[in-house]
Amino acid sequence: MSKTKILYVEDEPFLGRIVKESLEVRDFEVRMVTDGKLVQSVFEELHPDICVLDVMLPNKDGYAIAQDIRKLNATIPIIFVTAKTQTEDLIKGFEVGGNDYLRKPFSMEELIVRVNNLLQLTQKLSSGPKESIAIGKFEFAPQRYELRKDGKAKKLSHREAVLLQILAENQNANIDRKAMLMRVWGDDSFFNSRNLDVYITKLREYLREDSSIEIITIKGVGYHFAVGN
Amino acid sequence: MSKTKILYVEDEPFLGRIVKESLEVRDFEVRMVTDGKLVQSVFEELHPDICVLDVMLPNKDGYAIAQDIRKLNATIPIIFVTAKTQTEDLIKGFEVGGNDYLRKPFSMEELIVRVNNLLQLTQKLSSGPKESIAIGKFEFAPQRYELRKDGKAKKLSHREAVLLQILAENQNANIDRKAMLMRVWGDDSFFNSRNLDVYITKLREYLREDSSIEIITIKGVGYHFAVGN
DNA sequence: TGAATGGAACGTTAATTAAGGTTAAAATTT
DNA sequence: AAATTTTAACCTTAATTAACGTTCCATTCA
Repeated sequence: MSKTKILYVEDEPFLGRIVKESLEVRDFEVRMVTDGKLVQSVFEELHPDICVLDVMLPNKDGYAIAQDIRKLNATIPIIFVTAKTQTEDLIKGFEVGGNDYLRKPFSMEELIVRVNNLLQLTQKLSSGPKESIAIGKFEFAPQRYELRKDGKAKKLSHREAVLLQILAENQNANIDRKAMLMRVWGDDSFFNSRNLDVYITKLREYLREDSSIEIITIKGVGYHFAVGN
Repeated sequence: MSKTKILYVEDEPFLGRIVKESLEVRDFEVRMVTDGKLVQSVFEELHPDICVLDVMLPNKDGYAIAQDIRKLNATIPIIFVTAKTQTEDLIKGFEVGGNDYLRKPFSMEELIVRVNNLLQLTQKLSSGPKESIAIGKFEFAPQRYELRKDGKAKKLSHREAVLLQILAENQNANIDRKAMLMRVWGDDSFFNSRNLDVYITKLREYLREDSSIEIITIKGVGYHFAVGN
């Protein structure tokens, strides 16, 4: 199995290096980003398993970054690491979608323990190995572009598969339309926006067999992939 | 919907009472246990949704209690609350199956935020039957944007659904108009205020089938969602 | 005191605008 | 050629804006 990937956003180079190296010693793959503006693109390229965010950054603060990340992925664990000790700051951290909040100075041991704890908590929900994702009565193998049900397998095209993966990763959560466009087509022009419509129609068609699944439109926002049981 | 149940183990009566009451104010159902030996039986009787454990207790310490609980339930969230500030103590807390560790003195706000965070994290993983809220003779499935009655389902739009959820969460209580505007539209400008009127009208229309339900205007304040039975 | 009056707050309905859905054909790619 | 992707035309629905109606309350003045 490949290493667990951590996206680490920190502008302080000295601290950043220590933390990065300490995590790497524990066999994590760490990608450190110092500029908040770059986080989105790195996130999309890396597909990390967990994010560790410093709050106070020059351009874009950690809270804003967390909100951006949440639009791309509703479930990935986010830990804030910050010198801000006020309870209000902590509350804000959880409000914007954070899952833990660690005050500086912290011990590396504590960070590692908390990272592992969150990974464990969320691993159970992400149904473990990403080989195949459960979608209601379907099973989706993203790397094979295959949607299975009752033994029958349907091959998906590239765009279909990427789009379905985004939905599958964010079951029962709101997904930002722009984020979807960016991830599938790389930009959100008018034509690609129509294009997204086309592919949503196709996926609805494929998923129609299971009535407990529904791609709900949220006008002006995006979609909500409702999956019952 | 029934309240979220917290099993709270604490031997210090003064602190215990404050914490218990603060949690109860937030609408949690709290069962406080002072003797570690009693935890198992209370746990089995109560079936709590989350456990908050003090570590230092006279007979049996919090770590041992956590291990007992883990034998009964592998996934229920456990938060330690303790005066022990050493990293080793924290590590031990996670080792025995804890999911968060809060050092005393802590703010109630922080405890509540962390409790809610864990509940949310584990709710997703247990993927349990996503709630549906009863509204008189209707049943409302917020995540499906669906309002059901006698088998018939009516699809709601995003705004309609969010608004109805606010009402449903506050049945038979006064709801502040401004708060509703902020939650649905994010601001309370004049136009959105007219907008709220429009959507209230729509919901009244949908809910007309059940005459025991009424959205009552409280001028200058907001609404009162009266639901009989 | 109490009926008239005016205005603020909310309700209703309809029109408009914006967003998205569907389908099919054209253009690519394989 | 077959499959996939993009473009395009047309359709449907949600959300907003607008116009006008109603209710309630406060103030005034007979």
